[in-house]
Order: sequence, then structure tokens, then C-alpha cells
Amino acid sequence: MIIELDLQSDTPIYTQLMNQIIEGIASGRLQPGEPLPSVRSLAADIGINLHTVNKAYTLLKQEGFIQIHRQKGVVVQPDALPGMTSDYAHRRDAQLRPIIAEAICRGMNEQQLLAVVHDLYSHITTNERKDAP
Amino acid sequence: MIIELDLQSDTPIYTQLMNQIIEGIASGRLQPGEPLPSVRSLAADIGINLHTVNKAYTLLKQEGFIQIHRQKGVVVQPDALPGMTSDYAHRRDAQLRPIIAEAICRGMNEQQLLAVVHDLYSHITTNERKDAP
Amino acid sequence: MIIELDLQSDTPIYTQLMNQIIEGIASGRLQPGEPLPSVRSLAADIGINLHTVNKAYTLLKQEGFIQIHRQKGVVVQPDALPGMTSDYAHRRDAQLRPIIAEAICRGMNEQQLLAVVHDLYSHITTNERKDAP
Amino acid sequence: MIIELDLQSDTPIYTQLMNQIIEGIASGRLQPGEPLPSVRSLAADIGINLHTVNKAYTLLKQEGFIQIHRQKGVVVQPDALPGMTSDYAHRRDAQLRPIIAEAICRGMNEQQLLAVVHDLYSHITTNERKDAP
DNA sequence: GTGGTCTAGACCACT
DNA sequence: GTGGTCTAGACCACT
Repeated sequence: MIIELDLQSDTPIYTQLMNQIIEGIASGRLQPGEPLPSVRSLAADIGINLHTVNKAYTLLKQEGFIQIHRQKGVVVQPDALPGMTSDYAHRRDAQLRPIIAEAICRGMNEQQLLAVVHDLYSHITTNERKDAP
Repeated sequence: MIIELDLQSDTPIYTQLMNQIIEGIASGRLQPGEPLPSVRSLAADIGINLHTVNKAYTLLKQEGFIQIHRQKGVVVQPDALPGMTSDYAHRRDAQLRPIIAEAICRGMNEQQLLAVVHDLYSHITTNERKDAP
Repeated sequence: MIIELDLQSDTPIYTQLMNQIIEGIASGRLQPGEPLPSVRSLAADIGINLHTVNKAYTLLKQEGFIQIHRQKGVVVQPDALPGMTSDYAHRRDAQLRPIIAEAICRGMNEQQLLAVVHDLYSHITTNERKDAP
Repeated sequence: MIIELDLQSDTPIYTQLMNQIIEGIASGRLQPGEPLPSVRSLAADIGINLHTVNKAYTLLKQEGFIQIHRQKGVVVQPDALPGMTSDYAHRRDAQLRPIIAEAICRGMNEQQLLAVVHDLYSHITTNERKDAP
């Protein structure tokens, strides 16, 4: 899987890395049980600090998206993925809320906003590369 | 308008403040041309530092949501609000993308996700208090 | 003479007022010896504070662009205008310098910059309204 | 690069700092991709507060003259510099206009004014020290 | 070590 | 009284 980072972004690198892996899982490009590169090799591949990869992996493990085995290495969660806890629902709404509010201010009506969400949803699930649409 | 901040949150206070004001505008609770409290009085009201309010106001001004008149104070943008630039569209998509990806991982299908967006959209535009839903 | 102020600009109103009057003189729309409105009437006309007009007039007088007579009121300097002191030359260069530096950074070559200055010079001296070009 | 500030000037320190850096880029003394001192070290070097440097850097970043990498520090924009947007052209003209008007009032003809601009342009691009001319 | 955020407190320009 | 600027000092996230 190709990881694309923007080192100038003000989104922390470990967050970008987490997002890329989560999107990989969402799209099916990363299958349950599929091995991920080791902390060391991934850090070397994309030219970032070991600690940064480690932080991303640790958080992904905490949230249940991956498993880290001392010997076998890192794999995409082979069992049930996290699911829709109410904690998650609150966090999701808190993230969406300001985005939707800004969209309204900028003149998007509900149809337009739903269309954008639909497009992104389709785009992710149809397994295309990030830069495709 | 009631401002609700979570000082424990890892979202910076000035960002929360910006979001609250943007949502106020989106909901119609803040009308174009309506005066906002001065930097000092708002800071005193919500018990934070004047500079933090100033930063939020300055950024909102830069993005075109409010106007700052040197001595008259601050008002909600009375002229055209920012609008849908392509810069904005990219930023919006970049914000939505990881949220949607995580929703997919957690088993939300498209209908459920659109329903969540619909609810939040309606909720904001029907001018309810934040804690209502 | 029509005064155009931008109350939202971060240029102080008194400075804008000074600039408008200086440009009026430069263009010939304001002739030497020509009377200017009183502080009171100008403030009323353009809807700003007395003190603001007063400050602009006082500074213009200090710099020699106008005369203020207790009885006769305010007139455009009927005698020699300020002239090119070395103080002025330094101030002018200090003002131009950062503008030129930014123009260079943004890719303007010398011809383009000189053309812009030429256009503005012609524009002012041909006595057109501000929004003409 | 040597930074020269006038703490007595009524031009804010952060503006002077921005101007010096922009002129450094214009002159070629600061090359694309070249690192700039950290907020803290520059503040210490020139004896001003860290926040003042931070403000200058943040604004330069917003205008696209520099990049700020979270931990690696600050570099001169290695990619394309801002360029000539119409926003910029308007701002530039608005800055030049009162300067030109005053020059006219003080008796400069167009040749003289163009000569001054030419001299400053050459002076900046020939990479001389500020106090040279 | 780097920038980001926040506080507390001060003085100033503008109106 | 308003926002703008500056200082001093602190803690934090990130790498």
C-alpha cells in the first residue's frame, strides 16, 4: 500500500499515517489479517522517525484497527473491527459538526453536502487510489 | 449567544470558539451585521485570556466570517460570506475523508452515514441549542 | 471633492483622509488656495468623528499641504508645497522598498513594475476618478 | 542574514521583520529551501520576544513566503513563490497610490519617480547590504 | 529542540 | 472603550 504524507501539513504525521491505514482498511485494500510493514521498515520506507510510526501503530492498536504481535509483527485486525460504540458516535458527531456548520455558512444546501459525502463514500469503497476522482 | 467550551479538550480553545461562532452563523442565531462581544468582554465572560479570543476573531476575520472595526468592535460579516472556493472544497474533503473512512471501518453503511449528516444538518439549521439532539 | 473611505480597512481613517486630500492636490482637483470643508462639516458629511478629521487636518498642516486659519477656515496650501527634503526622500524610499521587494518575490520584473508606477502616475495626474482605470 | 530593526519606528516589529525577510528573498540572499533561524534563536539574537518573531513567521507562512515544519523548523519557500494574484495587484496599487500622490505634490515628475523605483529595484536585486546606496 | 497554545499584564493608536 | 502590539513566562505535542 502506498502511503502519502504531507510533511508540511499541520496535521501531525502520526495522524496522517493512521488515517491512511484506516482508509486502506475501509477501502478493502488492506484485508483483515493482512500483515503491515514493521515499524522499522515503514519508517525507513517513508523516511520518518521510528517513534512516529510507533505512535501511529500503538494508537491504531488501542482503537482496535490492528494487532501487534511481538513475533509475527503487525497485522490488520483479523477479528471484529471496533464497531459503533456511543463514544465513537459522539466523537464522530463532534468532528462532523463544525465541518457541516462551515459548509452551511459557505452556502451549501443539504443536497450538495450529502452529494459530497456520497461521492467520498463511494470513492473510498470502490478502492481507487487517493488522487483518482 | 451562549458559548460552550471544553477546556479539557485537545481542540484548542480558539478553535472551539471559532467553531461555535461559525455554527452560530450557520444556524441563524448570529445574523449578518450583528455585533459580537468585544475581545475583552468575551474573554472575561468565558473566563479565558484576551489573546485567545483575539486569535479566534483574527482567524475568523481572515476567513471572512466576521469584520473587525478598529474602534467599533466586531460584527458578523454583513456582506457576502466566504463562499465555495476550490481551496475550501479541498480542505472540506480532506477533513471529511478520514471521518468517512473510520465510519466505514466501524460498519456504517452509506445510508446510515447520510442519515447522520442529515440529522446534524437539520439540527444546526433548525436553530436548536447545542445539547438538544 | 468626493472622499472615499473604507471603514473596514486597517489603514486608520485619518490616514485615508490625508491620502485622499493629498491625491486630490496631486491630481489638480484641489487647487492651491482652494477652501476645504470645515472640520465639523466634513466630519458630518462622511459620518466620522470630529477628532478624526481634526487629526488629519492637523497633520496635513504640519506637513505643509494645507493652511488652517482661525477665521477663514481651511485652504489648500496657496504658497509653495512641501518639496523634496532629504527627510522626505528617506521616508519615501523606506515606504517603497518593501513594496518593491514583494513585487520582485512575486515575479515582477523591472519593466512590469515601472509600468505599474507609470500607470498610477498618469492615472492620478490625468485627474480621473479613483475607480476609473 | 543580518536583520536590522528600528525599535523606535512606528512600523510594528513583526512587520519590519517580515519586510527584511521578504527583501532577503527578493535579493537572493535567502535562497529557496534555505533554513531560517528558529523562532527562539532569532528572538534571542535580535533581542525581541519569541511571540513577535512567531507572528512574523506565521504571516509569512500564510502569504506563502516560507514554510514552517513542525519540528524541523522554518525554511524559505522551496516551491513556487506566491505569484501575482489580482488580490496582490490591488493591494500593491493601494500601497503605491498614496506614495506616488505625495511624490507628485512634492514636485517629482514621472522620470524622477521612475528613476527612484529603478534605483531601489536594482539595489535590492544586486544583493547589496541595506545601507549601501 | 521545535513550533503551538495559553496566560497575565502592559502600553499604545484610534475614535 | 476598542483592537493592536509587545513582553515574560509556562506547558505541551511532535519528532
